[in-house]
Parts: sequence; C-alpha cells; structure tokens
Amino acid sequence: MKDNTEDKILVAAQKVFIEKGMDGARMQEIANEAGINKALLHYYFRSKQKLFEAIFKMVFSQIFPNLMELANANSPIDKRIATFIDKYISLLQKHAFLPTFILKEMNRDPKFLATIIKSSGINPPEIFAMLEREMNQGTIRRMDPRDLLINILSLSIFPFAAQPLFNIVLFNDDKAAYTQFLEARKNSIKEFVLNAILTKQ
Amino acid sequence: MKDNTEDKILVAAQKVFIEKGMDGARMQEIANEAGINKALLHYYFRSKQKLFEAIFKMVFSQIFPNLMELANANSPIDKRIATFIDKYISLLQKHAFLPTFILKEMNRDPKFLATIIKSSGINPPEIFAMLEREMNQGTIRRMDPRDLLINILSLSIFPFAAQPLFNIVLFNDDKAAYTQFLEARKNSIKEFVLNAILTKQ
DNA sequence: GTCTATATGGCGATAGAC
DNA sequence: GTCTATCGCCATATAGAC
Repeated sequence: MKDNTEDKILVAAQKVFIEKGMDGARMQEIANEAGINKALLHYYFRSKQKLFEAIFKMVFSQIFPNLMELANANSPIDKRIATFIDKYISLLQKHAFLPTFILKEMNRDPKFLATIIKSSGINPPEIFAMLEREMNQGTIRRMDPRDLLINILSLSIFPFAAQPLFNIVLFNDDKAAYTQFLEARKNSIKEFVLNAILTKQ
Repeated sequence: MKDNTEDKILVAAQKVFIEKGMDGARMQEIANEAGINKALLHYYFRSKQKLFEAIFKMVFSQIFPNLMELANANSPIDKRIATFIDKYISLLQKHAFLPTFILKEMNRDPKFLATIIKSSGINPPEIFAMLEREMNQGTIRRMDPRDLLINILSLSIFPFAAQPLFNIVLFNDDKAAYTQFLEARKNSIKEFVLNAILTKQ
C-alpha cells in the first residue's frame, strides 16, 4: 500500500485530512507527507474535493461496523452481542481517530453521504427482524430495536469521539490511563447492555 | 441579546461557526449575517481566532450538562438519574447542532480546551463519591462510576452528534420521524440505564 | 464606532518543460 | 509521470476617512 504514487497519496491524504479536516488540510502538506510534488496530486485526483471524497469513502468503509454479524450468526443473542461489542471496540482502538473524522465531515454533503451509505451493504431491517424474533421468544426485553442498535453504537463509539474531553475531565490528561480504561470497557459495555436487555429467568 | 453590535456579532458568529466550523467559516459571511461590515469584526475581536474562542467558550458552557444536579439532590438515585436524562435530552433538542460543533473543534487546541473545562465548575469526584455510596448501600450494581457517567452521556449525546447518519440509515431521510424518535428516547434511555444498574429486590 | 479601500499572503489549480 | 513556475483568486487583517 505504498509502492506506487497513487497509494502514497492516499496514505498521506488520509493522515492529513483526519488531522486537519477537509477545510483545514492543505494540498501542499499532503504532497510533503507523500514525498511528492503538489502538482501530482491534481494529476491523480483532479481536485482537492475529489481526493477528499476518495478518502472519506475509504475511511467510512473501514470504520462502519460489520453489523451483519449481529444478524447472521447462530449462537445465542447474548453471545452475538458480546462478540460484536468486543470486535467493534477492538476495531476502534486500532483506528481511534476515524470516528471523529466521520462525525466532523458527515454534514458536508448529505447526498454524498447517502451514496456512501447505500453502497456500504448494511441492511438494518434484517437486524431489526432478528431482534424482534428474540423479543417474541422472550429472551430479551421488549423495546424499539432501533434504540437497542443506537445504544450499542453510542456506548462503543462516543468514548472515542469525545476522547480529548473525557481524557481531561476524568483522567487528568493521563492518556495511558484512558487507553487502559477503553480496553476495560469491552467488558463493561457488555455487562451494561446485557443487564439492560436480558430477561431474568 | 441583539441590541448592541458586539452581541449581534456573537449571535452571527455562533451561527456561522456552528455551520461551517472554524476553518470553513468566513469573516465576510459572519459580517453579512450580523448586518455589519467586515472591519468591525476585527475592531471588536481583533482576529478570527479570538472571535472563535469566544464562541467556543459560550457554546461549551451552554451544552455541558449540569452534572452537579446528579450529585446534590436528595431524592432516590433512580429519580435523580431519570430527571437528569430528561433535562439533558431536552437541552440537546433545543441545541441539536452544538454537540457536533464541540466534537469538531475539540481537538484544535488541547490547552485551550483544558482551560475551558477547568473554569466550567464541574467536579466529577463528588459525583463518583455519591455513586459509590449508592453501590455500597446496594441500590445500584457495583461498577466503575466513570463507566456509568460516560454511558449516560454517550446514550444522550451520540444520537445527536450522529444525526445525519442515523437519519439516513434508520429513517430513510425522514427528519420529522427522527425528531420524534429522539423525543421517545427520553424514556427509552431511562429504562435502559435503570434496567442496567438497578439491583432487583 | 463604522465605513471603504487596500495591503499582504496563501491557496487550489494549471501550463509547459523534461 | 513528474517536475518548476506561475496564474488568479480569495482570505484575514489593517489604514485611514468620516
């Protein structure tokens, strides 16, 4: 992923766009980061806008959870939810700045965002149907399945998006402590969610 | 809040900065929005940076929850948490775009952020001490109090910050439906949190 | 305090040689 | 494909009249 020029540009552009955002990023800085000339950026991607869209698309597909795993597996619902949370937090740990980037740039162009989402292959109705089956069987409490999905995503993503705030407010700027806290949250979130939704027998 | 020129500038700047962000905002647009000349902005605030910092400070104090209500009241813990969630979601409904703005600009200057936070008068240790008392009394499950606080804030704030995404993915771009959903979440979040933490008698 | 006019610099984008 | 040089524009900021 760094051999040819195009890939070098993509790597450099992702770094700079994530750090500075679309408006704050400079084509010159991307060129420096890639070790090439500014004019080459336009040779490969025509405009800053096109380059940005390529990056946003890449990042979005990297960070959007594989929700389908929630729907398809055969194990019990609590197992599936626990596995999903575990995998998803691990993914966010590897790409801790991507949620902030997505949230930052999400409002820029609603139509473009819609296009990206459509082509990302997620199918919420299938997940909701599965959750409703579980509710009918009485394994989880009755609730709006959209709430449940949003809750799981909120609990997982928000602590990464608000990292600088929580890091200062709750951890006195101790970044290592916050990293450790996020690792422990894998289990903490699982317990919290399962306590909230599992019916007791 | 609109009589003198300085206030007109603050109102206009808040609107434009929230919509476009610090880097995307233009002093000319703020001047137009305020119905004054561009040079006046510099007369009152010296630079774009200073104007932005004034706005960020205002917005931050508007949106940061009055956490102390969680700690000080005399009613039972479940009542206090329920009231807090209710009030906080109502606040977010009135200022739906402020969370996105804060998250967007939070990483710009960590030292400035730290200053703002220090002067905001929140005192987490007091809240944690209160939560630990409840755990010792057995009214709520034993857990890391920081997790509980972060969970409540995540469940409340994230659906506003990720509004464009959820609106498309889950509500087919029907904004009224999403607004209604957020209203219903006041109760949904309460039930979710209380089920997760209350010990059954 | 408020305006018009302008200084000054930096940006995205292109032309054109190699 | 890759470079240097440059165009044309627009941004923040200031000077100076009223």
